[in-house]
Amino acid sequence: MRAKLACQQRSRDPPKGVNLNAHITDKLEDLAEIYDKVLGDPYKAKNHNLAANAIKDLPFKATRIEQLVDPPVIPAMASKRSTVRGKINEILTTGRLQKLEELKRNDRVVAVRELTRVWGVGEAKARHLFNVGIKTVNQLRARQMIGLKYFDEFDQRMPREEASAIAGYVERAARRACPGCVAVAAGSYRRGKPTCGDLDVLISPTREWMTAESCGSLGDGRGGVSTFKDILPTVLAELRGKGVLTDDLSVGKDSYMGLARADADADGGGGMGVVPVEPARTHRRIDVKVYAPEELPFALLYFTGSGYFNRSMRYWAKRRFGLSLNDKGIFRETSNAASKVTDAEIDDEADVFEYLRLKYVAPEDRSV
DNA sequence: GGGCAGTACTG
DNA sequence: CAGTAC
DNA sequence: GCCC
Repeated sequence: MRAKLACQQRSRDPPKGVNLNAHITDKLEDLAEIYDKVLGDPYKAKNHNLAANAIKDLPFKATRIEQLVDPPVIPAMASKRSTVRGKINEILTTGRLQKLEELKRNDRVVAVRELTRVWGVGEAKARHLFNVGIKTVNQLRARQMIGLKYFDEFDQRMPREEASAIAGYVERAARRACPGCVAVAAGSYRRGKPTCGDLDVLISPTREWMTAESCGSLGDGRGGVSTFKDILPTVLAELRGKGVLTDDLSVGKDSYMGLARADADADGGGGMGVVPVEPARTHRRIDVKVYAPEELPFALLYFTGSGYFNRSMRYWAKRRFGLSLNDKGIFRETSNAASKVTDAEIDDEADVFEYLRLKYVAPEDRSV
């Protein structure tokens, strides 16, 4: 009964001829690859490949589905309900495969497919890369080169004065883009640490600005951008122009990660006299994020940390109230934006503590 | 509806 | 343990 | 996606 086992067969005689049916098999293989590497369905992929491989070996060019089913190239093809057979039929009759074309039009599919070609990058990692804005191998390469280029600089912490200087640039750019907005440095800086590993700057317009934004120009009519989504790009453009931002790691709709350097003319502290020595400051990791005013208290809490402090607070919220806390608000269900809790008036961090029946803890005391 | 090969390495 | 490669 |  082992006679039919593939491991008991000799490979076919014509070891391999030319594939006369590339018009069919190319599409099937493309689809299989997408099923496997993008959609996480290796068995579906396997079956498409099975059909493709069988068809490749045919000694003639197929033009009608009958040629493939009367003695079926693979057993499944004998069935009228075989979906692979349906797909092949579509290719034969229309010359196209809609399902495939549709998938190939999808951004995520294209990106994940390209990224998984890198050794060590599988479906999960590729999906993650896509989620952080890395869609091509070149973007991945660029990021890694930045990681290596600044390897030594990245594990130096910056004095808080330097963090303050960089944050000052961001704040001035933000104020120009969005008059009246707040721009605060969170993270360990806000916790009052003497040195910081990186810098998180949160930008948030005022409620007034949010309602006035649709009017296009406000106040004196200069400066200011027209809509919320223009804030981040405008701020980034100015910071790049000033040479404050030197490299981008990821640039999203309202979240930026990159490298910043306090301006060279601010002098590295060499003192007076000679010292024309290149004062170029160390490159620092910086994140800039834009939040709507009602989200700011949550974002501040989240990005001020510490990580441990956050986890303990979220743990309490969940255990005591069954609530989920993130950088945008309090939710009844994790990762369900629609379940946002709106009954409380949360204007600042203290309100969040109060809502959760916790005593307020000042930023300087959150380095637990 | 569950199985579809099994193992080794990495972090 | 999840993810990846083979 | 196919097979039991």
